[in-house]
Amino acid sequence: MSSMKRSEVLKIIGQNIKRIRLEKGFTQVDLVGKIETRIDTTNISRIEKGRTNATIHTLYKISQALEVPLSEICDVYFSERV
Amino acid sequence: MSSMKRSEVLKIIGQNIKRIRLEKGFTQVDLVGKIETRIDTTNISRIEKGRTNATIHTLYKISQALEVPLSEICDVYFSERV
DNA sequence: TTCATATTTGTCAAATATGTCAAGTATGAA
DNA sequence: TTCATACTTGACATATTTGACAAATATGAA
Repeated sequence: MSSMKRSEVLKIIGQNIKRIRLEKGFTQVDLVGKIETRIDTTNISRIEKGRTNATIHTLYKISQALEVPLSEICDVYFSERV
Repeated sequence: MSSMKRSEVLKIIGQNIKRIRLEKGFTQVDLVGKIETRIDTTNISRIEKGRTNATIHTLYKISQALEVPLSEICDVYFSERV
């Protein structure tokens, strides 16, 4: 199990979120609307682009809006073994 | 899929880390020694106790030291359905 | 008890995540 | 083309994580 750089981890997390979001047919605005506590498209965009090292609670809120387990967003296991 | 409070999410993440760490027979000091980039027992303790909302990269580093997938640490799915 | 090890907690400074707003870019429809 | 929608990016202020260190608190062994 080799370690990835921070930027690689963030990029994969972001790709996971964007992929799931598009699969479900949601826009970023849709997500914001589904999340109880505050979050906005600026932050979602930054996370999807891997520009920010999100906190686990922010990712949890996104996972709730996407209706998937948090662990699915955090799946970087196989990617890191490539 | 009901939402959990921030404090609940953090608590479960912390419990996951501590449980895996003890299962593997590691001390917090062991973890620090296994992580390439800097981290210390102060932060690990705070995360295990659910006192801090860790960033995903910090959790990734911990998962590497624990030799488990990041998604295993982030497994709050079943917990939240209780 | 003493001693060693492990963990927790407090404080501090530095770095950075987040929310907000504005502006810019991209895409497609009419 | 214009227009609407969606996304990105920059700047800023605020809040919080993180790393560092010290001190306090377990915990168990001898």
